[in-house]
Amino acid sequence: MPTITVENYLKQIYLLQRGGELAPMGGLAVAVGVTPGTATSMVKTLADANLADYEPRAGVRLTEAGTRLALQVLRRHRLIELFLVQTLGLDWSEVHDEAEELEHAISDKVLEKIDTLLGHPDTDPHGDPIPPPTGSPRQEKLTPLNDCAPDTTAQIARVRDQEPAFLRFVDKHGLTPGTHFTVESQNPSADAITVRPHNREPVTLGLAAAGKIMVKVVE
Amino acid sequence: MPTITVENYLKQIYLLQRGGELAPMGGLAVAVGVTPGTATSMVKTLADANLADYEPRAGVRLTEAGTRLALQVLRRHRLIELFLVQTLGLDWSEVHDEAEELEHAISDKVLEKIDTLLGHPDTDPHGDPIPPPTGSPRQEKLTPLNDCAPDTTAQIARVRDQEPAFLRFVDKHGLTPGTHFTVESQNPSADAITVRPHNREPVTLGLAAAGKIMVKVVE
DNA sequence: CTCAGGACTTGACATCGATCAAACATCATA
DNA sequence: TATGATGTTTGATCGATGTCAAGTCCTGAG
Repeated sequence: MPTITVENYLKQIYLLQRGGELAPMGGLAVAVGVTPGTATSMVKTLADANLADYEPRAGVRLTEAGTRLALQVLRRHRLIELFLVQTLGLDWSEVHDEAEELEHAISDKVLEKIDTLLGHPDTDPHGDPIPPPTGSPRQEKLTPLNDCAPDTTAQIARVRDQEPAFLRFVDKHGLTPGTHFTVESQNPSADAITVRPHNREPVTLGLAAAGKIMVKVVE
Repeated sequence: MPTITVENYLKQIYLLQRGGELAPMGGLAVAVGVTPGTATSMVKTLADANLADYEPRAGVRLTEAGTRLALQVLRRHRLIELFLVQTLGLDWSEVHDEAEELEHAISDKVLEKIDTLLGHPDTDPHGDPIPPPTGSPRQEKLTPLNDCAPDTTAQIARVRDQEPAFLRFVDKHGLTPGTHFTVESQNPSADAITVRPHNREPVTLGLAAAGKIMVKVVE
C-alpha cells in the first residue's frame, strides 16, 4: 500500500504526463507543493519501487504499475467529487479539496458502494473522466473553447481548473459541463470570446480562461 | 490541527478513561498498537501540548482541550459509521475499520452535511452515543446484559465490541440495538444466559459475551 | 520485610518525508 | 561563445513517529 505522499506523486505525474511523454521535475515539484529537491529524492524512491522511470534532467514517466496506481487514485478522487456534489449537496467549487483528502482514506469497498449509488457515472462534476476500476479512461477528442470560431454550436464537456473562484464564475454564467451554447464572437486581438449558453445571457471571457474550458462541437 | 496519530491517542485515552480517572499507559499502548515506550514518549508530547496530564507510572488523563478534540474525533467516527450503514448499505460489522480511516480525512463541512442527511442522529449503529458538535454526549444509565435477572424485559441499547465476528453473531440472532427481549434464564454456574428477542428464537450466550451488550430495562 | 517479576520509563537510534542552501547543468540569446 | 536565467542535484538536517534494550519502580508472595 503506497503512502499518501506516494499516491499524490503518482497522481500528479500521471496528470503532467498527459500529452508529453515525460513529466518535468519542476512542474511536479510545483504540483505536489514541495521544493525541487524533495521531488527529486521522492522520484528516485518511486523509481526504486518500480513505479516510475526517472531520467535525470529530463523528467519522469510512470511505469505500468505506477500508472495503474495513479488511475486508482484518480478514480477515487473523481467518484468522491461527484458523490459530494450529488449525494451530499456540496458546491462543485469546493469538492476538489475535500476529495483530495478523502481519496487517500476510502477503501475499495466503500468506493464501489458509492459507484453503485451514483449509477456507475463516467465523468465527475468538472467533466473529467472517471477511470474504470481497471484499465484506462476513454479519451474523447475535445476542443478548447478558445479555438471555437464564431457561430460554432457546442456543448461544454470539461472545465480544467479547480480554482473555486473560477468554478463559481463558470457556474454563475451557466457554463457547466453538459450545457449547450453558441459562440457569438471571437476576437484574438481583444483576447476575448463571447458565448451564449442556450437559455442564458451571453458571457465574454478572456482567451486564457476560455482555454480551460473544453467543449464538444455539435455536428 | 493535530496529526492522525495524535487524534488516535486522544480518542483512545478518552475511551480508556471512561469509569476510571486515569487511563493506564499499558492499555493505551495496546489500544493504539505501539510498544510501551512509544506510548510514553507520545503521551509526554501530548502533555507538552496541554492536551493531557501525565502522571508517570500512574497513567494519563485528558485536559479540557484534549477532551474536546477527542470528542470531535469520536463524533466523526460515529457519524461516519452510521452513514456507511444507512446511506451506503455496508454491514455494521465492517464499518468500524472504515470509519477508523475516514474520521481523520473528513472536513467539518462534509461531516455536517452527513449529520443533516441522517437527521441529526444521536447514536451510531452500535448504540454508541454520537457526541454533539460541542459539549459532551449524554450518558444513559445502562445495564450489562449479564446482570439481568430471568424474566427481565429490556431493550438492547449498545453493543460494546467492534469484532466483526461478534457483531455478525449478534446481528444474526437479532440482538441489535433497539431490539426488545426477555431474559429466559440466567445461570452463573453454567456461565450462560438465555434471552428471547421478541419475534425471534431464543439465544444462549456466555456471560462474558453478554457483558458486552448493554441494555435499557423496561419498567 | 524482602525481593522477583511485571509494568513502565529512558535513551539510543531508525525511517520517512520534508526543508534549505549551495553546487551544478542546460540553453537561449546578446 | 560567453552569460545569465532557469531548473536540477546534492548533502546536511529536521521533526514526527516508531523500535529496541536496558534500567527503574512497585506490588504481592513467601
